[in-house]
Amino acid sequence: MTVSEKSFDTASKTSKSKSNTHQALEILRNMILSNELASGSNHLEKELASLLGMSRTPVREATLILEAQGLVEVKPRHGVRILSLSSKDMAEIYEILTELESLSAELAANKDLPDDEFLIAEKAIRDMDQALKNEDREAWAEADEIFHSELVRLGGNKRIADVIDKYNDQVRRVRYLTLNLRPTPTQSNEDHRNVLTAIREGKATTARKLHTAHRIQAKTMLLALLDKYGFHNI
Amino acid sequence: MTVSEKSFDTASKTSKSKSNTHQALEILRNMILSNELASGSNHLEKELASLLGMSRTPVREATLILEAQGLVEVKPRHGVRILSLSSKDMAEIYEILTELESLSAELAANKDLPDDEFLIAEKAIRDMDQALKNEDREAWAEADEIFHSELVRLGGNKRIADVIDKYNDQVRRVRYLTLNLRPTPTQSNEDHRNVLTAIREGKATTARKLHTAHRIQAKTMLLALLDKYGFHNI
DNA sequence: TTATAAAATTACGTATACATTAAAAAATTA
DNA sequence: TAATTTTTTAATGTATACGTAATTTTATAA
Repeated sequence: MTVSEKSFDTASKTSKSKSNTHQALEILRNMILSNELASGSNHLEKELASLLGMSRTPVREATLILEAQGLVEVKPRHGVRILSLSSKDMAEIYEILTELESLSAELAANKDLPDDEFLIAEKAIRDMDQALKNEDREAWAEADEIFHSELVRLGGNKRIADVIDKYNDQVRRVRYLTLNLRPTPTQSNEDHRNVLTAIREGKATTARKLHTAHRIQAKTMLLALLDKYGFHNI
Repeated sequence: MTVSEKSFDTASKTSKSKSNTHQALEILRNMILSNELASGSNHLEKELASLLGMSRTPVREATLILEAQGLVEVKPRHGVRILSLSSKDMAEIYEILTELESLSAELAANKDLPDDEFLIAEKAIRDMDQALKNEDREAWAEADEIFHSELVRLGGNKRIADVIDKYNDQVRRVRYLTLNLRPTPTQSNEDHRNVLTAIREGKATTARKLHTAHRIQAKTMLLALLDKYGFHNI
């Protein structure tokens, strides 16, 4: 590794230099999630290759992986299409997230976990409180995501985490867009606290029901917002 | 297209000629599900390329997609490893299948579906009865799979179907292996009938609970079999 | 022999060449 | 003009070449 490569590598992210394919995957994924590559837009392989400064081969491989992950659709001669989501798509995804997170809450409650397993979730709750006080919605959203992913981690099923990560990727854009349109998430903080308490107390059914209610509420709110602001494909 | 190519194409499957990448994907997937490519085995790109009669490029693309689908792991310089499953993996997967199929049963029950929507599921139930009489377990398994996928279809959430298809692919091998080791699935047929009745009558909670119980029973039985016969990685 | 170092091998990652064929543009005809 | 055909363009799918680096083999030293 040359010095310049090394410094670039350090500057970027991890210390191990990944293949161009995996770099392309990571960069494109980030550009999609941040809407730098707008949903609904099409991009030819050549365009992406020159954007990323590499040949078509690794770009092509990255787009095939992104397609398998549900973020794009590869349409020969029309380029790679960044997938957009309808309200129906959102509803489908939220149905899955609700179900698998709620199951995770139940599983976690049945485990009699030691106190130190809850540290991150508790911090996330505190951060959400603080973020509400500061009226900092980005900080709130970040802590909210940490709380939800902790819930899944505590459930202990890695594949549930995989599925949820995949669908969270697909809706992150939408969630971000509505972050400042939605009402203050005061109730959410209360909900989270109650779910975590139920888990700590081993009340599996309660934990599950509380979390399901929490998620259904979030879904209803989001779909109403999309409708209200006329976002039909996002 | 030459005459020989055309006849090969006709003989093979669909009439539209797919790309080599997608052919490779389909063939490799089938070879994995049927255990022709044994779980745990490793295969170099070159080997697969000559097996499939194409260059490394489309084979490589296919393996990257298979990796994203969770069937293989690409390990540079060690080849593509066909993933095997531990009991823990099986338990994780069954947890997801149980949850999402049960949710589908609930959703279907809430839909007040017309009678003709149940034709395929009903036929599957009859076929399972017949297969039991004939002591034909392969026929039973086929009808069983149709019933389960119908349940998900009736629920109406396409993404649930995607997730379930993905994990069914991963456990199909195991299910097939234990097909003739398990007790006669008499109770299963009864369970299916009850779930379908509950759905038709709009009893969502009942449908859900019945199906969950059915699935948990199947999971317990399968894990016990794996343990009894010493299948720790399959 | 066992451990280490040097050399050889080879699988992979990537760029590139090129045939194919869909799409677009131009030309022709009605 | 509108419809059809022909020509051109260019995006893709695939094979191949080749540098790189991991692995294996061989050689050397302890």
